[in-house]
Amino acid sequence: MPQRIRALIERLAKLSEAEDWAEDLNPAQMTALTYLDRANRFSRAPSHVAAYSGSTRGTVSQTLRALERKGLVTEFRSESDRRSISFEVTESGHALASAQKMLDQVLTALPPESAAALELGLDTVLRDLITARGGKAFGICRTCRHHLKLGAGGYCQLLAVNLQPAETGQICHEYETAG
Amino acid sequence: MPQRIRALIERLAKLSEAEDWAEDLNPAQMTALTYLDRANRFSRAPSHVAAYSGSTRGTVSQTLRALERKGLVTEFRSESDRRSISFEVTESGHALASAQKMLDQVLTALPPESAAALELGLDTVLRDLITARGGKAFGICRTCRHHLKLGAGGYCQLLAVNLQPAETGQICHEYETAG
DNA sequence: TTGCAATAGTTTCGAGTCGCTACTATTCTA
DNA sequence: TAGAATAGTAGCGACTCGAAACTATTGCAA
Repeated sequence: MPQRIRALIERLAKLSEAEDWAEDLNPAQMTALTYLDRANRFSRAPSHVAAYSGSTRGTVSQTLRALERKGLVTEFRSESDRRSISFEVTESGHALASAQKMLDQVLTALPPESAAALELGLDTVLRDLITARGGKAFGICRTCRHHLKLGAGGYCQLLAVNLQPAETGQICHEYETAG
Repeated sequence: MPQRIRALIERLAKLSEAEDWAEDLNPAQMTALTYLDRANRFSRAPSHVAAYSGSTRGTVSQTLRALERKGLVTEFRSESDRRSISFEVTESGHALASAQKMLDQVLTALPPESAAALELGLDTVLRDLITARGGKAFGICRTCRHHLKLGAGGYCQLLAVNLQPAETGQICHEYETAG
């Protein structure tokens, strides 16, 4: 049973990634782009992309350069730490990242409760797997243990910054489960 | 919501495939090996592996040669059609194919009803996606429209052959949904 | 303060993958 | 029986990925 589920996951992923080529992006580039599109401003450095995608800084460096060449992301060097770089997704990058794929259509056609169950199940499995391997989880800001609700927006106790409402729904590399 | 589910699937697959390297196999080789390990005797040709894994015959040819070099599969040329080749998984190949991965452990730890829901959901999504793309589904023999129950084993109306009990639980490349 | 370690990112290189095209061999078909 | 179709292989070229070495910057500790 678990092996069948694993086979299903791997096959689905492969089929889904096969579509990336249609956009002139390889799967690694598409993963980086969609990640950057959903990550908050503290989580858009090459090393964060590397940690998220389970790759290395060197490889990600090439991937991001390709995305920049194609005008999908823009590089911003930090003022405070001149070693670090943050990437912004451009308008055309955002359009590509949020383009609907065939898998999305199929998922949308699913009964809502099935889709919800699927998402919950997969999310649980992913977090368990990451915990077992000792990696970073990369969760949604507002569900993090360091998050405080503050009016419409929020406050991060770890980074000691105020958060815009929209930011609290983005991915953060510092995420830790509330439990 | 669908995009999040897709991201979960792709991330899980990548994490899972990262483990393949530990066995000295790349993901493509592992996919081919586990497929061959679960496929019935009519479904173990290079072209079947190619269709299953969404690759090409040429690429799969290389993959299978690598598996044979490592002693995980053995080649058998057909008597009836001298163009075709069928691959058998060796004992060590079977051991590798059925080795438990971390993802399997995590899945096993899941409440049974959650696991069942997950499998059902993923299976539905995969079949829908394959249908939308016009590919072959590759399902379990005994649930196929051409399958007839016959005593302990079965009978395939398409290939006109009797089936051993164990065979009816294997993957067939001729599979078609009963509905 | 100064020097060493740690961190962020890049570059280069080599092994390996993948798909495409062209090819052989065999079987089907009209 | 000739030509089309099918099964598989070979070789090439583009590309990917990760490892190791490198630069630049920052943190830390004596």
